[in-house]
Parts: sequence; structure tokens; C-alpha cells
Amino acid sequence: MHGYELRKQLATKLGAFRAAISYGSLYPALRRLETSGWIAEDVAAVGDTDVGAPSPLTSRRGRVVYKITAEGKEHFQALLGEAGPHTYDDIGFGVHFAFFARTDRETRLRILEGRRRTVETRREGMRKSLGRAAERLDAYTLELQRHGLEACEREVRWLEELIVAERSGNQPGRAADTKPEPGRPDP
Amino acid sequence: MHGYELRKQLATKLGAFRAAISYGSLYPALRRLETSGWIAEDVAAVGDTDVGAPSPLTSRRGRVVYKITAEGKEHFQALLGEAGPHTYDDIGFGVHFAFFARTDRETRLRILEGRRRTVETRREGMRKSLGRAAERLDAYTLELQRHGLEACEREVRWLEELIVAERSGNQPGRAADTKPEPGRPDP
DNA sequence: TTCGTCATGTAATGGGTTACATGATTAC
DNA sequence: GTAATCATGTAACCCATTACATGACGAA
Repeated sequence: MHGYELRKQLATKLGAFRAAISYGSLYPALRRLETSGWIAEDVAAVGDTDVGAPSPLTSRRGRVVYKITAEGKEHFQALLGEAGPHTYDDIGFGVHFAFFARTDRETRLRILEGRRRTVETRREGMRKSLGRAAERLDAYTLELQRHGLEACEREVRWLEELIVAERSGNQPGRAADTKPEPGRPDP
Repeated sequence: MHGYELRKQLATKLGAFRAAISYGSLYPALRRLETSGWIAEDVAAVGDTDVGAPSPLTSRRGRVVYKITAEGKEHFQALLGEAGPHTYDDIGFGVHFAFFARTDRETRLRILEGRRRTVETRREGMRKSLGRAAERLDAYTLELQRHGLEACEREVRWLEELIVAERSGNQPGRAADTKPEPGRPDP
């Protein structure tokens, strides 16, 4: 894919979470990825043979189309499997979870449980803080804390469900007893 | 308050949301606030007369104690009342809400309704995206979207409750019919 | 006296945004 | 032909983090 198109895709896919990435951030990032050897310019793509590819397929210009390299794929898998401290924070966990279909069950369970621990710790901190400060704080601050605590509690329950499903060999979803994951190809 | 103490307070109060602020960020920020005239060094505080103040009160060193200035208070009120686009995003709204006790009802309603519009828009985007992409996406991505959508729906309901309470002259909280807000002093 | 905590700062680095600059192509 | 969109990039700026450096004070 080329930069401009990538930005559009990201904008629609992450539009609910964040503003579109700026060009001043995108192009340097692509250069860094290329320098690291994780992506490379796809010379074949200039000839315009991508049938069924996303967005306008006719007529081109000096667009720079990139392809992930073998080392890139390896690095990507390593990133998905790694367990640093920021693997379990809000953003890190979201990214890992979004690629769970490309991860093995062991890794998925490790990450889900790590995330659960993280959120449980946060939850306990909020409970203590709420109990300790209930008298001294105004109604709005209190309400904000309550709302945050509720969100933590709900996420823990959600993670619990996912962990149970994962252990019983099921994909997530409403149905609890379906066949053990046929291995869908990535779109 | 002085920088070191401020960092500690922030760490306990925001500990659930983010890591502690770094010194390399804190002290330059204080300098910026001072340069802008919003805070000033509190010369009286060096003499150590702050009885009942937080944390160790005996023995001092070259600590720099700051005080908010009149212009600082004014600026702060202006910030609380302003309605930019980032007033309604996750962080901006959280900050404004945390200081609702220092805001008048009109402003509170304006911000709550703006936030509701923002979250509703996000919710609609996610609904469309879920309906559109349900077939092409793997179970995990789908589950993530569902979870995000649910969070949006819940926040809208929460905001709705707050707006109703606000319109009927009540503070937030479990009880729906209490006296119309006695005006609690800030802690 | 030495270790831990209090307390303030600077320098290097990283990376994101805004604003700007350029040019090709498409639709009217 | 001209406006909008596609497409890539650079420079200035802002600000956060990390790592480092300093020094006072209290307790063991």
C-alpha cells in the first residue's frame, strides 16, 4: 500500500478512536520502517496490476507502494508475542487484541490474563481511593470515580469471559459452544 | 505547593489513569506557568507556617512553593468555560468534568450535551462499521468493536442521566431527589 | 558515615502536529 | 482552465520521557 491510501484506511478503521495521522508523522514513519528493513518499495505495484484492490485502481503517478518484507513479518510476529509492561496498558492491549487472530492461543491467554491483572490492580486502587476520599470530594469528582470504577469492573468481567472461552477452545462471540475455530484467513 | 509535592499528589490522584509525570516535564511546565503569570513563587510559604498542610511540615530546604495568581484563577475559569473541539474528546471532557464543582450549571449542561453528541457520533460510526464489516472481520476484531460499541452506549446513557439530574437541579449521585446543591467548598 | 528520601533541575532524544511547498491527475 | 483531489514530502515547533547531575536532610 502507499502512504496516502494507508492514511485513509487508518482514518476509517481508527476513526472512532483517534484523529487521522498527520503526513508529517506518516512519511517519516514509513521511512523508518524501510530503513529498518521491515517494509520495502514494491516495484511490481507501479505497473498497476492490483485487481480488486481497495480504492481507485486506474491511472497512477509517482506513488510509492510498500510491501512488508520477510523480516518485517518476523518482527511483527515478535511484537505480537512480546510481553513488556506496556503490553497490558490501554493502548498496548488494544493493539495486541486487534491482532489476536494472528496469535496462538497460549499467547492470547497470557495477554488476556496480564491485562486482567492490570485492570484488577487499577480497580483496587480506585476502590480504595473511593472509600478513602468519599467524604472530602465533591459530587462530580465522586461520580467520575464511580464511573471509572464501573468501567474497570465491566472490563474484568469481559476479560473473564474471553479467558473462559479461550480455555474451552472457543472463539469469542455470543454463542458459547461452537466448533473450535476453523482458522479464517485474514482479510 | 512545590513541584515535588505536586507530583506526588498527581501520582496518587491520577495513578489509576496514567503513570507519574516526569520531572523533565513537570519543572519546565511550572516555569511556563510562571512565565505566563498564572502562578508565582509564594515567598511567605518558605517560613513554614502551613499548619495542617499535606505531608511533612517540619524542616525545609530550597523548595520553590508556588501560588496561583489572580490572572491564573481567571485563566483557569476561562479554560473551564471554553468550548473548543477538544473539550469533548476523552481527555478534555474528563478534565472539564473533574472541575464541574467550580463551573456553573449552564456550562455543565453545554459540556455534557456536547460530549453526548460526540459519543453518539462515535457510536453511530461504530454501528455502521460493525454492520458493514461483520462478514469480513475475524472474531476478535469483531469482539473488540462490539465491546467498544457497548462502552459508547453505556456512556451515552450515563450522560443522559447526568443531564436529567442537571436540568432538575440535582447533583449527580444515586439519590434522585435531594436538595438543590448547597454549594460545597472545594477541598 | 552512609543510605534513603526530599527536592530541583538540565541535556539528549524521540516523535507528533502544524503549516508549508510541490506537482500530477480528474471532473466540471 | 480551473478547482478539487491525489500524493509526497520538509521545516519549525512543541512537549514528553529518559538519564543524568546536584545537593540537603534525617535516620541507622
